[in-house]
Amino acid sequence: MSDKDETCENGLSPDALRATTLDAQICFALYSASSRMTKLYRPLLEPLGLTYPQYIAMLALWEKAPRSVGSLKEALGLDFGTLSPLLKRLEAQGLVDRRRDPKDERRVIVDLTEAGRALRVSASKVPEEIVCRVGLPRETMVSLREALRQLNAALDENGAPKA
Amino acid sequence: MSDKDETCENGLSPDALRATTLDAQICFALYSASSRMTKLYRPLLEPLGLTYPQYIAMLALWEKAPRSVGSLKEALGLDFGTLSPLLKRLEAQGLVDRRRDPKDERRVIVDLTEAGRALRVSASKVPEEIVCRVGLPRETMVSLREALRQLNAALDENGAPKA
DNA sequence: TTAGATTAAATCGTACGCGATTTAGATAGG
DNA sequence: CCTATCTAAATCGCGTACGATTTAATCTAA
Repeated sequence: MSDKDETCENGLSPDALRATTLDAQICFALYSASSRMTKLYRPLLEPLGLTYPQYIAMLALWEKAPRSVGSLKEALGLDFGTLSPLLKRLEAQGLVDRRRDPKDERRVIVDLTEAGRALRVSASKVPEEIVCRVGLPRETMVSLREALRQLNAALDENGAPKA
Repeated sequence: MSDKDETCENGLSPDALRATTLDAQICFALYSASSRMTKLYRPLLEPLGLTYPQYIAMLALWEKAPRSVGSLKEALGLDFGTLSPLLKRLEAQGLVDRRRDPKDERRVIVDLTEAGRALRVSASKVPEEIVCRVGLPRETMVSLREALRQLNAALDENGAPKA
């Protein structure tokens, strides 16, 4: 545990006390913004037959395939308990296939099918449409990204190890 | 549809094209940060017998009770389909009670029980502990809140109406 | 007033999301 | 070897999440 933990136990500074509400605001704003962004994706992803988690799994696979389920778990921060059925659905849709790694039979290797690779073309129109629908100026987007990057980095280091 | 929609249909500016990756980064960072924050709350809320969505429902009730299910729906941005069973679980735990509004029998009024009000005391320690565990300096938290506020405002106005 | 529309909430079906357990394959130490 | 441990993934149970449908109550206009 870092030295920051020490200042937690005892008396809160006025700043920390004021931060109490701040925290609630941030956490709820985060929770709210995240689920609303997911809702914004829904109508764009539905024609592709994908949910948002399935979409980010496909993004990871378009980036690099074949790859193991564990590698997707690390990349997406999702549990095996979430990924296993999700990948099974993608397989049922004919977008990926799954097979045991002959080198290590514990591993499962996920790869894109021809249909999975083909889907990338229609999916490529999604992000620009999202940026457009959000309608925020570029500087705002950049500073949001920066703030989120710092938060995720802090979560890496402190409380929330890995995924 | 606002006038911003027009600029979407036709040619993308270089900025918009560059924003494509930015969007993916922001959406995933948002998604990731939100679920990791929820994980950060989990060990603190477990002793209280609450999940994170149950916790924000209690926060809303500590703020104002009694109130209708619809009022919670608006405040939390959650669906009736999510809230109904969630509130039923809070009722089963003896933290709230639910009854029909005599003035309008369609409405259901949720109110805190004595146990529900009492829980506020132990819950009050949670936010400061979260701020501590995240370990970000106050200015970073403030700019994050500001960026999220702008995003949520944009989602109110554009794509994501209400909840 | 009464049929039709609107509204509040519940219910249903499907898909996450994750902790805990299980299964099966790899690895290490004796 | 052979057992103990570790690891990758699947499975299970419970609790969100939400679109779609249903139910019941209110409102509205002819």
